[in-house]
Amino acid sequence: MEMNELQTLRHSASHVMAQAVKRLFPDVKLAIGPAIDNGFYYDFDTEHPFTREDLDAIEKEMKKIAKENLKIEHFELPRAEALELMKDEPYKTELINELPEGETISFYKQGEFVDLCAGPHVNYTGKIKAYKLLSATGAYWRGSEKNKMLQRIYGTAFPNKTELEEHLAALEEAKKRDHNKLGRELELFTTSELIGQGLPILLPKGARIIQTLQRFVEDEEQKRGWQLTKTPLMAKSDLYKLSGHWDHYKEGMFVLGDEEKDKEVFALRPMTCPFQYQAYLNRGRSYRDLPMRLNETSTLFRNEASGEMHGLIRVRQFTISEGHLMCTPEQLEDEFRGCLELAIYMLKTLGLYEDVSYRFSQWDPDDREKYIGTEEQWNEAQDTMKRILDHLNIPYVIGIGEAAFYGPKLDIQIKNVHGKEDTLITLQVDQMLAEKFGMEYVDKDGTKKNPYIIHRTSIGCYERTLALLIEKYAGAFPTWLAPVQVKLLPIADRHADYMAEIKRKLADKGILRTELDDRSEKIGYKIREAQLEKVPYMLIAGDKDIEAGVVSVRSRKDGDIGSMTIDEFIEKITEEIETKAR
RNA sequence: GCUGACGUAGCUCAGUAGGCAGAGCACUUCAUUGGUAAUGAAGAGGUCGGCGGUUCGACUCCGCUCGUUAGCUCCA
Repeated sequence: MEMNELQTLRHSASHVMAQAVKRLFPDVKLAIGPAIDNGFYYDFDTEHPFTREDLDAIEKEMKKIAKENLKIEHFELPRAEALELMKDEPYKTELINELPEGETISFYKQGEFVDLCAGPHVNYTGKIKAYKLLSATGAYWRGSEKNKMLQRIYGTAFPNKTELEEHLAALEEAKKRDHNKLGRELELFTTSELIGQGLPILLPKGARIIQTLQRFVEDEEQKRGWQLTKTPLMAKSDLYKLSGHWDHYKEGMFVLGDEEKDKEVFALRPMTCPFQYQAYLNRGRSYRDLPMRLNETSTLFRNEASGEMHGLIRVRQFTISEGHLMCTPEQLEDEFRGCLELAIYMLKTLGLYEDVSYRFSQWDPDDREKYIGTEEQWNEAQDTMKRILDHLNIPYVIGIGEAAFYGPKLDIQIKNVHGKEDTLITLQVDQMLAEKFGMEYVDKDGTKKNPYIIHRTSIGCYERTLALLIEKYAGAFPTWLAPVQVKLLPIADRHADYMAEIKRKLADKGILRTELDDRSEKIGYKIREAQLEKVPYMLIAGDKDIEAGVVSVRSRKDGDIGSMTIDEFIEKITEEIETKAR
């Protein structure tokens, strides 16, 4: 089925649902009900929050409506008649009043149910056969928290039962890959009510993965001419007042102290930019110093609203591969390309490259308080960035209102296992903060100029990246990333010494992430546990192996792959680690 | 922050006309020394998220609070 046919089907399903809701709960007022990526929803204004039992009842009523096989008819009305028809529907009335003069006002009708709607729709309600109502949640009218919260019902629909079943099965399958579930099961992280919301505790295995990533990133950045800084995690409010954070980002910051009482108020840093600018400002700079590339493995603190936190994906404290690059206008495009190439190299190495999309995040000129700078500055910054992106042939979508308060961004977006999109990596061209901070360089002709600044991450924030990797690999990490790469399993107690020796040999060759399971358990039991822990390799040895001077190798992926000498195994796994094979 | 749902042993979950808290796995001990996904037995483990209220009596009902979660809003 064509995508737009499916959209039509789902849109009609949302009407059938609304009709069912109206039959069961005649007092509800209708808001809007579009088709979305994987289904549809409809927003209702009612004092009654829908329960799962309500959804089941609504599904049953939908079945009746489908059985009645009502004809779905289109008609149009002049404004006055349209308003009369919808006089009991305040949200529809609001929508009609906003349609431009002279616009035809379009309706769809099925049986007793009439809805203001541009369509299109399927021709009979009988076409709505395979559907499922998934959840009921709150949602603000027109997406603004200033407006009333409505009750939204999400559902999905397909042309036939088989496709619906497949989709529902895929949703179940996705739950198993959820990083929040797997990450806790595999003991990568945990949380504590005493520590607080959005403050995950990385356990040894999770910390090991992040350490591996961090070493990889810092080494690669060094190779590409980046210089490491280590700047403070907090600063006086003065710094943030100058940067604009105090006026535009204050509710996102943890402020230490009381402005009324204390002489000095500090805040934990939500971004590294103003700190690294102080490094630039250490002395006078010349064009000969540029480009200056400063990177930092940077722990940040953001006071996210309490409802926003989610596993490792949205947290209040996180560590990001952040960096700022100061350069001349002539260098800007090459340097931007360099930053992007680094990010892409990281994504490809991690195996996430196929899963990302690009968003050119621009300001919203109708929401001026959110941003620093003038309209001219914004237009110039966005034009510069657009020129670069177009020149590099980056296939982006535009996100209005998604810019940072100080400038436009190229966001590299990724969807988690539930289809929810987040920013993994961001690159920004900034023309405003250099001026604010008095950052200058002396050009060839002796005049002082503000550098361009590129803000960028190369792998994004480690916690979020780890979350996406857990979901990508369902916890079965490539060997180079695996927190435990080899598990050593002696068959009986008397084989443990031999295994301990093997462990030392591995360590001598730099294979340090190994574990010896010398419990007095049967081999099948140890294998089962190692397999459930998703360890890439198990080395097994008993009398036969010791006599032959070998180990039996079992791979997580292929099972028993026979025996080899330890040197042969070291060669095999070392190559796998060095090439970062997936 | 807003609207819902949820919170019982380390984990996954049972436990409603308010009346002494349960299972499996994990853990500890003992026996078993076993060759590619679970050896057997015994034991220990819980202020039923926290605080208040109603009640002779609260895991159970009510309020507040903390946390998790589906979304909205916000965002790396």
